[in-house]
Amino acid sequence: MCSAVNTSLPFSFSCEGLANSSRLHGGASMSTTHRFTASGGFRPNPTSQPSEMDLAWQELMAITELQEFEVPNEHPFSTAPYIPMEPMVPYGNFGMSHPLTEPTPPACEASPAPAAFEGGYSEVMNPYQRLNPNVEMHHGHSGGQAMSGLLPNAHCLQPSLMSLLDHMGMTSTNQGLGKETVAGHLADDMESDSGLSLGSSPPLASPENAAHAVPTQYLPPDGGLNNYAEGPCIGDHYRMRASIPNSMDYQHNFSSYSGHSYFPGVPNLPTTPQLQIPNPQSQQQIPPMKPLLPPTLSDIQMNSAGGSSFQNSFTKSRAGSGSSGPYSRDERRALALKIPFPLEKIVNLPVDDFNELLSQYTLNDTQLTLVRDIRRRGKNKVAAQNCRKRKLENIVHLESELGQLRAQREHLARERLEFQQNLTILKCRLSDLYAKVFSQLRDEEGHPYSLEDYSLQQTNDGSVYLVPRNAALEGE
DNA sequence: GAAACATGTCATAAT
DNA sequence: CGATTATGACATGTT
Repeated sequence: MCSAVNTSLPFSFSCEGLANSSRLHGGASMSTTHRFTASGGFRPNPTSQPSEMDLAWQELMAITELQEFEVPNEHPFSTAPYIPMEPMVPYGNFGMSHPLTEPTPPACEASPAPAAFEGGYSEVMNPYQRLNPNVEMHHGHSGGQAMSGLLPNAHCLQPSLMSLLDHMGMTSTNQGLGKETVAGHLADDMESDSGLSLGSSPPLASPENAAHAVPTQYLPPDGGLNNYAEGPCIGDHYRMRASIPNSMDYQHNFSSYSGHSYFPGVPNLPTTPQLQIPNPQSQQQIPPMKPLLPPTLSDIQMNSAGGSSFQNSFTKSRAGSGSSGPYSRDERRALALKIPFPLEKIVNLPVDDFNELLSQYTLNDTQLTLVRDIRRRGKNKVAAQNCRKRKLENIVHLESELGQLRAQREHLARERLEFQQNLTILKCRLSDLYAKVFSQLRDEEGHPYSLEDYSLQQTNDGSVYLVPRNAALEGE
């Protein structure tokens, strides 16, 4: 990079920063011998303001250190994952930790530096373009004027270089946490639907017809189930209430039929909207744990308005949604077949207890088939309810996540803009400081270096050289 | 009457 | 292997 340098002696600025890796070397082209000595061959003009120079140099060194941050990542915004895990330091935190004693010049426009950095910061024109982080960006080109023109408000901010460095260090750290993918995904707004199926299809034979069919229609396809032993275990009829599996969070096991149950002993759950529906059986008050035998469907039918009028009443009183009225299809079927135990038990009892319950009664094949179908449908109904509830909750959760991701994206965008602004300020400041340092340089004969003839270049180790422009061009 | 919605049911796969 | 559960698809009723 500094091929044009044939002489490099560290300056002896009384600057602590100089003791570090950054050293400023007087440099000359191959053909030009500008040898600078540490003792004074190349030192600030003693007639100038030394303290100002020192401070300027301090800031310059700080910025040259900053360049090391930029080197590894040529595309700090386009490729680096960018996850801020904590709020970015506000702008105001960039206050001068090393206040300049200099009369703060208009940071860019007053600087003579542009001649030494011509073209250096053209990439800043578009903050989303490649921000050339290489050291070369500071050398041999002029960017100060462009900078000041591009960023008219940049000079209004005088960030502390050190704090800014800290800040950028933090930001740099935050860049590596893999959020780029999130941002990429955020480009898509995740507008997918719920997946709920509301489609229709050609009508199929409705099983509802079976409800009004004669019991013989329930002949089991397997020719009928086996005989169950007729040993009534009355005491077991209600014992399963406490042992019914309740593994499903959304499950309201007893709501399916309890709200409009044949059996008022079943507690009506408040979640059942059908509670408000007139229930012809609601007047029955049977202690849930008392009866030797649960009221049978036949009993219900006997206690109801009775017979066909009873069925007519409930078939027309299904004011609720769907088939969740006072009497469901299966309830009517069970009623028609005189199933001697409640549907709640049919559905909710564990299989062993269910079989035991069946064993207590002598049921024909039609009844057995219906009971098993009722059990299957009842369980599936609960499963469907749970499934739908889960689906809705997933939708809610995903929407919530989407909102959080959008908020995060906005936050990242703000931080990115802030970072770019800070970077721009830094570059502007760097340009200014370079110009200030450059203006102080004198050769061995005490002559100032012409900004038109020399530029500053820095090596990877932080050393800064004066490089003749023609040599710099040749180096490229 | 159409659309949206809710619920039950079936078929099927998974557990 | 049967019972249970999960879920998509469909049917049906309600708003």
